[in-house]
Amino acid sequence: MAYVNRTNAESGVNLLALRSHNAALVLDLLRTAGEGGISRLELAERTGLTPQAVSKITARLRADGLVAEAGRRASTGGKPRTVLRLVPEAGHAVGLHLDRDEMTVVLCDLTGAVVAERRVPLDLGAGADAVVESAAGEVEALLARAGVSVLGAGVALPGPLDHSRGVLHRVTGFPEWDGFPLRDALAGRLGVPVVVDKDTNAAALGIAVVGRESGIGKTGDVAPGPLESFAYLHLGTGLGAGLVIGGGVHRGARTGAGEFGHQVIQLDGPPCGCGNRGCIEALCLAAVDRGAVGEAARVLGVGAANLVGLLDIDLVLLGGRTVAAHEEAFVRGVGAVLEERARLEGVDDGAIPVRVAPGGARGVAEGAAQLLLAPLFGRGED
Amino acid sequence: MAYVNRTNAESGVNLLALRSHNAALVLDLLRTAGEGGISRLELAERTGLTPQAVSKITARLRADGLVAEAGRRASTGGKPRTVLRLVPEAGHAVGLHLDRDEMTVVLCDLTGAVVAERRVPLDLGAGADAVVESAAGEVEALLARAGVSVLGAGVALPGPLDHSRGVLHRVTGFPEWDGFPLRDALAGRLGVPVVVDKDTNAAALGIAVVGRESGIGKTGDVAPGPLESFAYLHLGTGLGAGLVIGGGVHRGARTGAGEFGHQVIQLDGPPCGCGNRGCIEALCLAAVDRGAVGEAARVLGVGAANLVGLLDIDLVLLGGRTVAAHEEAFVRGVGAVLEERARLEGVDDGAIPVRVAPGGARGVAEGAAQLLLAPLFGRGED
DNA sequence: TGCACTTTGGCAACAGCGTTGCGAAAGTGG
DNA sequence: CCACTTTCGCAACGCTGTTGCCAAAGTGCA
Repeated sequence: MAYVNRTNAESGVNLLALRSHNAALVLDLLRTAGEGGISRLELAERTGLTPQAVSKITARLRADGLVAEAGRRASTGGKPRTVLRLVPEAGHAVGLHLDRDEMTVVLCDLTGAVVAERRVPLDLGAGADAVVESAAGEVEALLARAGVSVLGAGVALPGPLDHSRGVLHRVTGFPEWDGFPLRDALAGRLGVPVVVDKDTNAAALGIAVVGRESGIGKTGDVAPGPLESFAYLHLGTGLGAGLVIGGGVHRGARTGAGEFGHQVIQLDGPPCGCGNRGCIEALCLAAVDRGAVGEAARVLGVGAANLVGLLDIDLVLLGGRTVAAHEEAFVRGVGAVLEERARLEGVDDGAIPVRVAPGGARGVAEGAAQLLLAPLFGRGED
Repeated sequence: MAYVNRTNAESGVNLLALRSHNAALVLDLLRTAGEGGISRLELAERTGLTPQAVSKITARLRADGLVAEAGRRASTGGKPRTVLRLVPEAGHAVGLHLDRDEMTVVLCDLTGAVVAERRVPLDLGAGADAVVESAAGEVEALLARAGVSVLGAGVALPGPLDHSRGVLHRVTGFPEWDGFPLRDALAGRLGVPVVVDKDTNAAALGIAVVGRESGIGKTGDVAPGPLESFAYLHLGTGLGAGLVIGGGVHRGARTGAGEFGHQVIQLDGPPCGCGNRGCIEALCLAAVDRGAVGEAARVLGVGAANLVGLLDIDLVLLGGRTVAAHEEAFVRGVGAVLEERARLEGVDDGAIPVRVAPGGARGVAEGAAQLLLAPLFGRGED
């Protein structure tokens, strides 16, 4: 269903926008329910709409082929509830992860599940045009084999960029990318809408939407379903963060939020590649280099504790190759710092949990696909 | 106009909610326009609604006494536009600032302007019941003199608390306040709705809504009107922050966001009263104590730069007694750090501006009143 | 087997939202 | 004085979610 465009300050809601919003909300609940499905009455309870309104909305969605009936629940003494389910094949999106040395392309269905995948070596230094051509070729090959058309393609890559305009600022170590209008270049080449974002934001979005993690509600209860707020900290060749606040990725005024690696946590500390001193990234990677993983985890933990204290989020997730190589040490070390901080502040409900991010190596590409899928479920740029 | 309550996950929008939203949006534009007013056609352009819809909405608002016609614009060749204006006297709210040694009570009209004020000494250590009684007495005296009824009272005070439940966690140095249900106690005593928040959040809300500051748009242009995103850093007897993201105060999952003073920026640094080491608050206040204001400003600047990098906000505002005593030194020192950081990161549009927060000593109380006024304009807990 | 009861969910009528078509009102300019 | 422009309200309309009602589809007891 077409989502209503929102220009600058136009936030008046007419009936069309209202319908889109409610339809997206219902679709989101259907998606979250997964294969188990959800009944009309449950949808009514969760949305606050009347059962009759839900019946009308789901009738439209069924007519559009996005939703189907799928069996019935057990009776509770009357007519059993009819279970509704999202039709996964009703839409697809491409997720493209351009890493420094590798390209991952995935094709995801409406539920976000990967239905096709391809991974090939990549040299980001080969130049923008060559990489765009190569990526477009891979995408087209994947689509041809799958035999489907797509809503569009999401692209995730390292380094600061302008999400709203789809223009790269720079890719560290590859100056030839400075200012490259990747979105328009790829959209022109593929002929479908393209959305560009940082790799950390894509990974965070994927986790926020698909949420293989258990959510933690406001009351402190562990609840299933999507996560409301968390930080995804990615430690690989560099250190960055994706922030999810209120169920959506926080990108900030100039879409540059998440500069976590260059948070200064040691005044006049050792110099960092960025020209500053005492950045978390420099301290953390130096500790890893000299084999002091515990110290690296402590440094990362101090940064995480700063972030948690500042934003009051629910959860910290760790990812990236360096974390993957020492999962237990990092989770334990970061967790210890958060527990100590919570103890000092006398927080009643205990420390914020720390876990390894789900998704693994494919998580960024899956999240990139969500850049196009998420808006269908009302999880776009609200 | 009654704003629709939102329970946990019920975010379905029905026609009543739609009407409330659009009415609040129009009211917000009228408030922002101030004494100059705004015409129906301008409202239509700004909201994206049709002129006829705006006419119907404003007709309802006029019937409710919230809006009035106020002259006409110059003609541009046809019938001149009728100017509409918010009626300030159509509603009032109380703002109560409980500081460690002083209580400030203000009565604000719909536009947020202070129409009555009272300031008296206060001893927070006198105990919760005595303070509530004293505060309620001051509020009642103010209301009796002004001869108006109010929408409710907003209360701002230092220290961490639970905004959603209106319960204090603790007030540093006054353990007898631990866990005190201030909202319910005061609401029961006054007989009007009460909302409780941290002093820094209240100050930030006041600035965000009334915005005597010039806003800075996404394009980098300086634009009038409310601010989209900024951090209010308050340096007094302690150090705290109020964060405004997307036009609203960010409180976080447990309404504890803004713990800025205890961000660690010096690993294994000097001990802080909180039990940790290297907190900004400890470093900054120690520097002030030994007369090194420049160093204090640099420390504050490093914290501010961390915050700006993490959240990508538009503006940093400084407030509090310590800042007020050395305004120029702090603005210059913090600004220098931000400029250096922006230069290192190669940000095109230059550094984030740093300014002294408007509002002065009364700012917190005014912001507290906005805890009740802002929801009328759609600036509540969206 | 039959009947009372419970629960689900669609049909139809309805109130209320913003939209569209149109005309009155209120200016400017020749 | 009249043609023209622009604003803005009235009336009809399409569409939203809501309400009242009833058929459908089960359970459970006699």
